[in-house]
Amino acid sequence: MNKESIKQIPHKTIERLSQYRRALLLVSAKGKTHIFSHEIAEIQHITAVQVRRDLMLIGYSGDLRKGYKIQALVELIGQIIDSPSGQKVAVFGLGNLGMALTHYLSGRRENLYIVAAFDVDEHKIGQSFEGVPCYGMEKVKEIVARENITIGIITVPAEEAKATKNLAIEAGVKGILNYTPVPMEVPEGVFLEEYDMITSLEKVAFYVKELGSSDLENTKRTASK
Amino acid sequence: MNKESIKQIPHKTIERLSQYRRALLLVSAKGKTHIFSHEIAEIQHITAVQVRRDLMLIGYSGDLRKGYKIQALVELIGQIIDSPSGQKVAVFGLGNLGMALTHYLSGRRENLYIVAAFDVDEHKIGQSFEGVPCYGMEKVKEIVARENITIGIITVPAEEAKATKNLAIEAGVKGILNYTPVPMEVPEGVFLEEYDMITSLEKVAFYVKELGSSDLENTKRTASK
DNA sequence: GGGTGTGAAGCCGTTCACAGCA
DNA sequence: TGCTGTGAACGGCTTCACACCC
Repeated sequence: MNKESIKQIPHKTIERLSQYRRALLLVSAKGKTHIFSHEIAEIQHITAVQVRRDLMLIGYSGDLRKGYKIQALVELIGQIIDSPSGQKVAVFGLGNLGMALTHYLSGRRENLYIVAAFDVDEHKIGQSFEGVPCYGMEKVKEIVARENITIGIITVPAEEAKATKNLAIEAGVKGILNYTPVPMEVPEGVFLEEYDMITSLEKVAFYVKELGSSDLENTKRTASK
Repeated sequence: MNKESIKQIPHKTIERLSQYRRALLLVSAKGKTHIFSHEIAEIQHITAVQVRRDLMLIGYSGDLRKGYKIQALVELIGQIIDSPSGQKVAVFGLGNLGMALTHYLSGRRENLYIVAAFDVDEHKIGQSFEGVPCYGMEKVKEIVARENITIGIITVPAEEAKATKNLAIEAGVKGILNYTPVPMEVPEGVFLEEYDMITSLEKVAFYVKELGSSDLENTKRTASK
């Protein structure tokens, strides 16, 4: 599992590794030390082959008798997806969604720290939420640089989306998680991940309609992409 | 564009149609009546071929001179993805995320109506948020049936995820949007869409790390999937 | 027998390349 | 010339099928 081969890991596998790890930590907490591919598969509602494929890609070998060693696997996944020193995250836009994310993510992930939030609301600026201080937008450059923030989660209103993204990137952010319905573009060297809740909801609505009007088999989609 | 051919439309295309429609409504509001595939592509940051493919799949033909007629295209997309009489949605779990979604979605989409929220918090039950009444969990069956709710958005804590999903489906919900980190399984005839924010964030973190340690070109991923 | 590991095949969605048209 | 529409090639991911091993 050298530098080069890590880069070859498909996006989808990276996503599943993140999920495997959390699942493994849960079963590990119950005292289990080993696990079979089909057990992981069952938890994730995917196939055992898929699990073995993913583990093959990260170069982990299981034991034929007992399956995979949970502890070692968790550590290996960590070596692949975590940064050794962790990464800092800022939330841009402390509306309901920004607040939800702050609440949901802060203090939970070992290696990802939400260290700042930015908003335009005078009532929020200067306050702390879940231990995360909120600053005005004019402080972005200063705080991002000082804290060495590498990831920005954007939850501002659509009208502000593009400007906020530009501000974040100019300040030095290298990864953008865009929860705005506005499609973005980023310069080379910056990673962009987008998720649009309205699209998801409309998609569910579409398939509910279609399922209702026929005997089309059920389908499962997991997103994150 | 008959019944059967609609079902063949790929998931990804359905997602993009939802996005095209919103983009088209925006440019339409500016007085534009026609649009070229490359213009749509530019807004969405995708390729013009992709746009034409999607429109080909829904059987819409443009004009070689002027491109696509915006009004007609919006209507066609509506015919495909909307239910004629609309669909009703309930939010399960009125925490920050549930509140954000309620706020974000209520009254916005023409054909999707958030008509109820469910929570266990005594302080929220009986209240209305954004005009959406909040009920206790024991009312799920009654309200879903009475209001004919077909879609459930699940934002409860992980521990409650599975039970809430089962409750919703037993009550008659036909589509689940799962924002819980717990992978779900649904019976045939129910559509499931899942999105896990932690996975997305860890994925961004991973690629930021990788980009930082090399000259790997930037990548764009859009999710909903 | 019941696991793992993996080449090969299959599937799905995107992109290429180009024909056709005003 | 500049656009649309589309067969064909391509690429990425998943699944099949099976070798191998305790």
